[in-house]
Amino acid sequence: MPELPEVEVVKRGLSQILEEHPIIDSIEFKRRDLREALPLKKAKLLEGAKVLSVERRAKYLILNTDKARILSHLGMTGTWRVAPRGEEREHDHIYINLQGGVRLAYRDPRRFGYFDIYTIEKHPKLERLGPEPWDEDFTADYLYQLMKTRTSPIKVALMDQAVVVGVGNIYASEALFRSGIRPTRKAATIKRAEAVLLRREILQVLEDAIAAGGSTISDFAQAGGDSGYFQNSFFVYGRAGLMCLKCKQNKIKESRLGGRSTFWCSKCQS
DNA sequence: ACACTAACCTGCAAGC
DNA sequence: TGCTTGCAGGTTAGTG
Repeated sequence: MPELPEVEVVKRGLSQILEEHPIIDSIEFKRRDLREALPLKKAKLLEGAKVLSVERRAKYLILNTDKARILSHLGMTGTWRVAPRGEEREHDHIYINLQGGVRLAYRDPRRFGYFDIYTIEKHPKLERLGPEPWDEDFTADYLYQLMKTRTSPIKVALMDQAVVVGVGNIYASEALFRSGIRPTRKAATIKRAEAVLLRREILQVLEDAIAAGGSTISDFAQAGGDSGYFQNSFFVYGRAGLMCLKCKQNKIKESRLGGRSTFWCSKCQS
């Protein structure tokens, strides 16, 4: 579910709630671990803490409080929702009980998500991330030079969070379609002009998706419970065998790259 | 150093 | 109908 746009949408939802209810009463863990152990002992640090801001870095959410920070990653099926105190659903693993009778509930059926509480400036998980798509460092030339060093398919390279953060399996296919670049191309064959186009289309597709509230395939929901609707704007993702919406002459192809389903139009992308 | 695969988990859909 | 298989938005340890 959650690539950069979905995480950004959740961030904005949480931010709004936490402005109204900034004080954490308590944190409850319903189990000991997701993919990794949950910080059971550190929860006490946050009792009575005031949430100062909510940030997104790559696909991670960061809640800054006056006592410690929270780092949250949604994995494949993670969601944060605003719920009344006392409401429990299957696969709820974490509750952040806020003063004022509401709680933030973290639900994650597959438990690929991550949650930690920390007091150092920068969490180790954030160390090896590339630039945000809108960073001034993420230039076409940076992308071009970096791609020249890669032997993997361009789509696999785009999904490498050390190259640029936030692009996952859906938006990699969509950005390459919009750029007219075949996902199977070796990254090193990308021309400078293509890098210019690709950088622009990455930003554009992410912006479009954020504006649409993200993409809801099955699990994703915004913090307030609404679905995103960018899935209605996919050109290629999940459209294998269907007619290309651009050229209207060719069926969308599907193959596997780096173990992930990949979609493209062999007429519109070369 | 880089590139690729398997593994982590649950749920659902397709195929037999 | 019921069982088996494969696949799903991500990340990372292990292997070559």
